[in-house]
Amino acid sequence: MTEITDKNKASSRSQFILYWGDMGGQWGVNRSVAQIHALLYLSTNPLNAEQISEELGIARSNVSNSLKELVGWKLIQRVPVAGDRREHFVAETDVWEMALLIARGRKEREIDPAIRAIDMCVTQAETETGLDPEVLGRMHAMQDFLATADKWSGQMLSVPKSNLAALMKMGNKVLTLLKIGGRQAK
Amino acid sequence: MTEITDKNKASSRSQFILYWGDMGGQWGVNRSVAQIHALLYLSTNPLNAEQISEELGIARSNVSNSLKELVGWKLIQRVPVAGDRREHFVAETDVWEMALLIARGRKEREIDPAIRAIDMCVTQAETETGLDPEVLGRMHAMQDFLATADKWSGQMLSVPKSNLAALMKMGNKVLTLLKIGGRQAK
DNA sequence: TACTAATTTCTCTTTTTACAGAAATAACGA
DNA sequence: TCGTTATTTCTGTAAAAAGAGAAATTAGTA
Repeated sequence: MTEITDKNKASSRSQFILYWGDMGGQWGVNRSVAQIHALLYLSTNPLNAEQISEELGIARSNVSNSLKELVGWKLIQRVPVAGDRREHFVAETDVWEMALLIARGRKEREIDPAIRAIDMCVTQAETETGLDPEVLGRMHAMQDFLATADKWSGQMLSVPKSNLAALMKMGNKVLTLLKIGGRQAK
Repeated sequence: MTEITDKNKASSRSQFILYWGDMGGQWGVNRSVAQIHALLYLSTNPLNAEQISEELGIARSNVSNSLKELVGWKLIQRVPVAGDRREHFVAETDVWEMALLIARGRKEREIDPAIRAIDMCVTQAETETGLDPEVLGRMHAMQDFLATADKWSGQMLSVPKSNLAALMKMGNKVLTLLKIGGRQAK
């Protein structure tokens, strides 16, 4: 709890939490989850569920479920606090690590099921009589693409984060360096 | 409309539409939108709103709104059909182009607003007295990361799709080629 | 083993989103 | 200009999701 700043004016800290929570909606996680994550990200010490519940004004049960979800994403961790038997939590604070965790979660939730679904379709389509070859071709194109994207993302996500950071900071220079052409860095 | 396959058994085509629609939920677009997209993706000829409405059994108005959203993503296009004044639509069928369009849309909807929000927070935080320097540091770290990700994605999205495809098919070989180290292709 | 504190699960309410049908508007042809 | 057909906007309803509070379970302590 900050002491110096006046309580009436919204602090940048609470602004951050508010914005982050709002953003969560766009990102596919609910507001509570995103807000709790933001709060923990900006906390320099571990917090327990009740502190979170009070600070954000959301129900204790809701906090419990949201914490579970965040632990599932590995964006936060349980930590023991000496002389306190309640569970405390801290957030991953390395932004690159965070990005990797989110990307992994999204791959599991978005790409992997899509691949399973399309594989089933294509399997059936291949046994089907009277199916327009063009339609089968399009299904295959989608299947190939998803397989490529899956393999690529799997590889990228197993790369140490420092290397990924280096790669991203290079930007499209990689293309010219690799001589796979395209326009110059704009 | 296919003639040979029996109508009772679910065709792979309708399976595909069903799965795709379901997936849409995970992806942040609603089921109708995703189903219409799937239908058009598998169509070899342009379809009008009423045909879509009938085939998928969703309300005409719903189709109208969904088509508008898909046009907004540029995943489908209006095309004129000779001798028919109704609007007809075709989908982008190049899967790489599709991926680029979706990535662009997501960047606009997810990254760009996040950047605007965090910039506002950091601006305020810098003028704020009594803010823990560590907290300010974390906000800055997030801001930096988002800026880097934004710049990188902007560059990648302006690269011709054939180059992107080449890059992805290389996978993590790029890292060793660029001598930015890390483990070998696993 | 009983008591207390912490956490999770369950159920109900509120809010949001998706969707259908009706009404209104716009586009085109006679 | 009028009539017809296509399209969009509006409004109400149904379904889904989020969230709060109570109840139940679990874990730790005396």
